[in-house]
Amino acid sequence: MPTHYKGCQEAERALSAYINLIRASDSLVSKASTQLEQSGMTLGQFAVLEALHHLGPMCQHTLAKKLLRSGGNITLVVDNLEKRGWVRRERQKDDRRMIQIHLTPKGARLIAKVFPEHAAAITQIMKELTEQEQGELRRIAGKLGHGAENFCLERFKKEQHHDSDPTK
Amino acid sequence: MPTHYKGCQEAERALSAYINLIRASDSLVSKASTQLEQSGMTLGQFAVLEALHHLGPMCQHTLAKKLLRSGGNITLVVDNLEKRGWVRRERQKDDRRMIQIHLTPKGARLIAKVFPEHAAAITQIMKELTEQEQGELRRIAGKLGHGAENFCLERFKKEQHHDSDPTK
DNA sequence: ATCCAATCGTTTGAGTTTGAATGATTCAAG
DNA sequence: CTTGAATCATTCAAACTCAAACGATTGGAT
Repeated sequence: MPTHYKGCQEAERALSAYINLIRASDSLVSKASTQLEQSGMTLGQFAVLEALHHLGPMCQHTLAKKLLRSGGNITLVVDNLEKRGWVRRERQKDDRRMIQIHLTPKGARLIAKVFPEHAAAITQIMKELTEQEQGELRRIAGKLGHGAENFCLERFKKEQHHDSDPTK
Repeated sequence: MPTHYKGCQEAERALSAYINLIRASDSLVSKASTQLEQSGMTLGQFAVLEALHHLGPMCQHTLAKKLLRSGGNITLVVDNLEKRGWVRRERQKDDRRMIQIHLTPKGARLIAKVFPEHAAAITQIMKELTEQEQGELRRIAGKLGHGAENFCLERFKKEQHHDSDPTK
């Protein structure tokens, strides 16, 4: 009965994939953070600005869900973005529990400039993989991140494909 | 000249893969941490114990390189492991700059128990993917993490395949 | 109308991580 | 032997993150 041997192979395959996945992710996050530093911006700050840029104003709770961060974390990141004058808080009138986060004109200009640069950097890094590999990685990692939708990209695609006056 | 359109497709593919990779990694790390909690152990602590378990005693600098963490971080993690009596520091005689980290018997028993449990949990989680997908993920993520070797697994394989007296 | 549970944002405390500064030790060049 | 560069561990401050506790607000049930 070769169950033990099979179990070994199975664990070995799973653990190798697991470890390589995490190391690749760490490596990419590190590179992405470094790249963003020169814009004077944190990865977390970038994520918030990018979500607002591509999806429009939204409340902090929505941001937390979309970015898979805790509520307390979003509060802090938005605090810092507000101090720098890149976003503003606006209490909703119909439900005063919520606070809509809006890009300021300054913040909008910034993310409009930084996003393409960052996207280009990521694209460049991913050139280590072939087109097919990128597609496979997207599919397989998507399966693992399961519920995780493409959040920021839905809009990005549209925006790019008919390139496209930004006035609504 | 369709370069612009091609550029869009290219960026879209790269960014999708990038985002899904990071989300999958976050999701897995989160699950792994939760699973380890019940052993009263941090993911960082587990990583150190596991490295010592499979690779033998080593100095902190080596640990830092293998685990892709800063030296200061390793100092802290080893401090905590030492407080719990799972490892001990031993100054090297030939080069007194280095400090070898050894598992204590207590620590060795612990990791010998926890590692298989953790490996089984990871294996279970990875069952969301087929064998082929796990293999592909391993290969592709390995390409991205580039220099990142399999560190902990080299020994693990041997140990499992001839199951195996641990003496020498 | 009033109470209760749910939702949302904030605050706080603890843990992790990094990078820079520091001190000890080693090694090689003079 | 002495000097100076390099290596290793430790310490410290700063930043990020989460979970839990809290206060404010809302909406539904009685």
